[in-house]
Amino acid sequence: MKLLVIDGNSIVNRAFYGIKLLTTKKGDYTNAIYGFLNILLKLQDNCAPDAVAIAFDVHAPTFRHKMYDEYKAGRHAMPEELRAQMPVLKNLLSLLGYKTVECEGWEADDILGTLAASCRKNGDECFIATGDRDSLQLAHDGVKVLLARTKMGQAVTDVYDEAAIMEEYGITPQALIQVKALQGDSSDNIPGVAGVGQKTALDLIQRFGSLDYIYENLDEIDIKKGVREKLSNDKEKAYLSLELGTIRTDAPVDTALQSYTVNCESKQKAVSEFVRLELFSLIDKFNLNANDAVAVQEEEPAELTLEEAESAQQLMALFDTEVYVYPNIIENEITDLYFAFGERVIAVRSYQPFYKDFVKEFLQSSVIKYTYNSKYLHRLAAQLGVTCWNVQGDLMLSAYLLSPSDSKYDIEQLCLEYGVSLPAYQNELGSEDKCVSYAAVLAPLFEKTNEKLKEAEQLRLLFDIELPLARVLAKMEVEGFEVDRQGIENFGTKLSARIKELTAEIYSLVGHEFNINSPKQLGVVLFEEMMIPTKKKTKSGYSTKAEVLEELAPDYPIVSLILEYRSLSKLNSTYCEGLLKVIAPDGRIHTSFNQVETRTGRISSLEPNLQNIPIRTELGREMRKFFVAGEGKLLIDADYSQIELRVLADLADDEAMISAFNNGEDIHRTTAAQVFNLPPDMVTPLLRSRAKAVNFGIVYGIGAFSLAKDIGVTNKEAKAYIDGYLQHFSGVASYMNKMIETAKDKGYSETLFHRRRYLPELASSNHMLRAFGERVARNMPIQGTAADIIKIAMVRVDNRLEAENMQARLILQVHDELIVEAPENEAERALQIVTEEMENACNMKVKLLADGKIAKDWFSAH
DNA sequence: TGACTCACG
DNA sequence: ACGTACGTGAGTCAG
Repeated sequence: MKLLVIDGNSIVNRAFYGIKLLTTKKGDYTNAIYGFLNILLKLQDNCAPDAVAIAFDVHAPTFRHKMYDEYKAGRHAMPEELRAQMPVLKNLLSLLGYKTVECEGWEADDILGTLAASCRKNGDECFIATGDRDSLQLAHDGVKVLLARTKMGQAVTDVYDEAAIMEEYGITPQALIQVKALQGDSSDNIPGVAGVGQKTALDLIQRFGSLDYIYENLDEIDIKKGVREKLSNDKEKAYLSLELGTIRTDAPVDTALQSYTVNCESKQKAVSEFVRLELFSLIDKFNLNANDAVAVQEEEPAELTLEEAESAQQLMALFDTEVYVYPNIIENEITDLYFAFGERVIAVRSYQPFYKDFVKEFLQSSVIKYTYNSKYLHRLAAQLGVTCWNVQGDLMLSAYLLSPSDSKYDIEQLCLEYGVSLPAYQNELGSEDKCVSYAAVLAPLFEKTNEKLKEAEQLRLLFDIELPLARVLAKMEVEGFEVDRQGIENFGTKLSARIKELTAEIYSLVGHEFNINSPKQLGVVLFEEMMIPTKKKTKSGYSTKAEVLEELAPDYPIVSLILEYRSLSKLNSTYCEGLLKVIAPDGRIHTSFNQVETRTGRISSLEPNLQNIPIRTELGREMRKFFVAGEGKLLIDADYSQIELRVLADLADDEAMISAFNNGEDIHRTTAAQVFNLPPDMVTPLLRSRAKAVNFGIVYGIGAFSLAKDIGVTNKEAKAYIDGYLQHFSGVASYMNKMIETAKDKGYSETLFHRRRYLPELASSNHMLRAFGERVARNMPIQGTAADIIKIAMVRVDNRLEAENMQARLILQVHDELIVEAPENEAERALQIVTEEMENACNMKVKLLADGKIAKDWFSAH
């Protein structure tokens, strides 16, 4: 048999750019559809196949938005005019009886490769039609590549078999992969060897055949010194490129040729579609009869009501290229989806029998989704084992970026804020339903927020950071973190036993029972009954916090007991009991990440909070032994070294600090040397730790009083430290002043990526409030930029793991730390990916450093 | 529900 | 004269 395999994306691109924009009277674009179908007919004429398979990518247009395209001049993204035609074309192909092949996580390339390989195995003949030269590597006995290209403005098709490639390149088709591995390809993100271009790469492979041969004999072979050096420097990249550039032949697609025979069973519908698209000439060319159209034209699905909808397919027929969808979320799960089609809103509910089928199809479809709280759509997809594509708007994220200090972002509030009137809506069943109204106002709200985001230069923040991050967070939540339940239970039992002992001792010292957990009762016991001198008071009584008690501990044994009791009961109730309560049936803990909580741009973790698991005390740290990798897996833990100080050095453009970091100096030691005016090797541990506190203080918007309290020196000394610091790091000093001025001027401070925080406090007449505003103005750009950077790293790590088809998954972020869980055999690679993406997430004057470790549990990996 | 305390970066 | 470092979430008590 003879199979024609078409690289759908590549051919449709040629069609789109080769033909001027055609539209129907209604304004729908049709040029790519028209061009594609003409090319398809021509290909069939040329090679007379028995079967035709049309392969498409399913990843390219994800997370792109038309606003985003505008801002990036749409270089890589698919233009909106083409994107809109894709679903229409695919639908038409299926009406015409063609089978399209898409495979999540696999490129169209890989599908071509898989089908070609299968033909070779079975002795079938295969033609591959594409516009992409990379596919030439597939040419083989019985496999010919039909390469479409444009020559002097004319579309021509060159036929490549093995001999033709030999003639043109002087090497076999398979060796082309080796050339590309050396040469690289920036448009495919294949690094190659730096400094080696096509000429050198081709020459090397013509002479030596393969990377393996070249690297095994690197010292002996006859090449220029410079080339040898370049090859030696980038060996790893070359092999990675080889892997990335090799078209795979094991995509999980149907390889039975019978599946791809063309038979048009819905001629009427096909004709109607051609009529609708005003592509009349194609009706004849596909041997269809124009009269067939009449019968089905009446069948307009647009009036379908919910009661009539009985299947996923029927519902899917309602969708055009984009839709506004409001998910109703109850108890952390989507219960209903409300779709707004212009004036109409349709609710699809989780109890409807076809819900799952429909949701699966909808999420995976090319329909562009504008939504609210997209994380839940992604979670739903992850739970169903599919990917939710084409989410191009999340009103909650937009609203957060525009005003991160708000406590919530519900639709009613947004309507008030942006002057959109919320209609009283009735749903399909005639009852009142708030969500119907919410879905209906998504479109006007997006219009307002998009405009504002553009003004604030926050489009990149939205489309490159927050929107893709929502999907990453969803996957992390669904993935969860495995814990050792038995271990936690045992630890809790030990703690309880000791707590019981302590309780008894405390009661006997006091002489009666009382509630040690009550600060009020404890205050009375300590400071009235036992006459311990009080150091500090709170609004409602005596302060009993650890800081106060620690001062008293050396003189009063009972205070030490209280401190121990406190720390143990915190561990027991918050961590042992708290965590045991939230272990899911799969033995893992699934936290929720809140992406719209913090004023600085950090994410927070709740139910449970996995971002505050103990580490600072030896005993508390034990908790981390119970956070483990699953069976056969390992944890990869990587954390940024001093990210906030490095960000500060960069933002402040402080030469001394930048060079300290770039020379690999111990920053706290260097700071100490500067502040105390000593040579670095004279810095004692005490002085270093004081300098460390100064560094922290600087980031937080320091005051001498607090620094003095923190490190136990006099107010005067603390002030001298700060002055010394600012004198030596003069860039930081002037930056801090400038930050406050700019913030006062503009009313907000912002990060490197234009994340804003509005600071009305700066205009306050209250001294305290104003001082607070000034500290925040200094801190937010630092903390916020660091938050932006790790978010970028997360998105990229996730992308890399997907692109390399790995099983490794991000499972946790703790502000400057990422944790990945990976099968044992992937751990080293995952570590490399994580540290690489963390360090390269942002190009600054100061290098970013990430330290990573691999272990079975969190205690050992950190 | 707010205040207090304490776990993390 | 004022009060005293940035950002979070959770458990507990007591009104």
